[in-house]
Amino acid sequence: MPTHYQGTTEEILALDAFIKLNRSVIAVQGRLLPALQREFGLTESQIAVLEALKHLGPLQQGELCQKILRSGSNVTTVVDNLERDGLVQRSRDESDRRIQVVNLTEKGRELVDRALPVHVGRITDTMAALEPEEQRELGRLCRKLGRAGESK
Amino acid sequence: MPTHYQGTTEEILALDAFIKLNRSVIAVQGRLLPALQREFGLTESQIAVLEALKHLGPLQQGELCQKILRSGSNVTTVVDNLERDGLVQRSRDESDRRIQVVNLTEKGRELVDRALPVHVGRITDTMAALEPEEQRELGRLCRKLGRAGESK
DNA sequence: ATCGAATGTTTCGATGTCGAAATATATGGA
DNA sequence: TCCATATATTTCGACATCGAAACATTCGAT
Repeated sequence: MPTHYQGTTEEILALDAFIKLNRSVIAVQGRLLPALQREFGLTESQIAVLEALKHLGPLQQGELCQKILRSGSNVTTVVDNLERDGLVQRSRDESDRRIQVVNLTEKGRELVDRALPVHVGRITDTMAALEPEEQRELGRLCRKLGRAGESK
Repeated sequence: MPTHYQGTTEEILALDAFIKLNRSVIAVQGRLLPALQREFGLTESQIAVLEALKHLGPLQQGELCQKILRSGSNVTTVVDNLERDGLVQRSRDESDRRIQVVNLTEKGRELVDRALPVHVGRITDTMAALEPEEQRELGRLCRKLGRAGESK
């Protein structure tokens, strides 16, 4: 699994870490998402929205963008599909009619209450490949990397 | 940026690391991919294919699946678009006509030769948020995590 | 009070992504 | 030789994803 790329030592080190970072996410999600789809009919984005609503209550779509780190147009699509499936409900904010407030339906709440513990259990099992101290260190490094150039 | 999820200590630790891992990839790619698209008109999958062909020579589509970690149907789509843009060329293997061999065109080689150094430079800059020793450790942890349950 | 700028959302067109089914070809055994 | 099975790719339908443009609404300055 070498890098193949001819470059400086610095570039090879960076590229190697970058590739392993990306592959680890693909590998981990590849183990989680098919099960989530099969058992609960949910995609990654869908459970992210449902989880945010469960823990934070009704949210504006713009707030959902922040939470799930996706574009506005994407949130429109994901919420469209959740609404079609009866898991969430949109309502216009009365004091500012530009705003769509998204909330869980009873069906949505029931589903996320069932799915989330199972999903978190699988995440925990997967992450258990690393010792607790390694998980902490991975978290620290990822946080540092993600934060860098955040203000841009 | 806490987890909100109510669970065991083990679950909270795992979920926290998992979330930071995912977010770091989104953040890093969010800095790299718009520039790649703007300057060279390439997506992540497209440059992954071009890079594999540059370093490994002509490949069967099935081999490309392995290299870029995507499904067969996805590789068909990505190669379709690259072929339409004149960057790669397909040819049937004469001894086994099921196989499509994909190769760079001159235009494709010229583009990847131009784009790759710039892209790798940006990756290097981004990863420079971590010290060299931290990059090595991140690589080690991601590799360990990605490898777990690999055989399955 | 009005109008232009700002803000929140949707639409549109393109690409990526998957799994299942369909298609094309090859291979091995009867 | 012929056919069942295996392998490589494509097709299909669904969802995700983005950025730009359109749309709706609010807000501020005049």
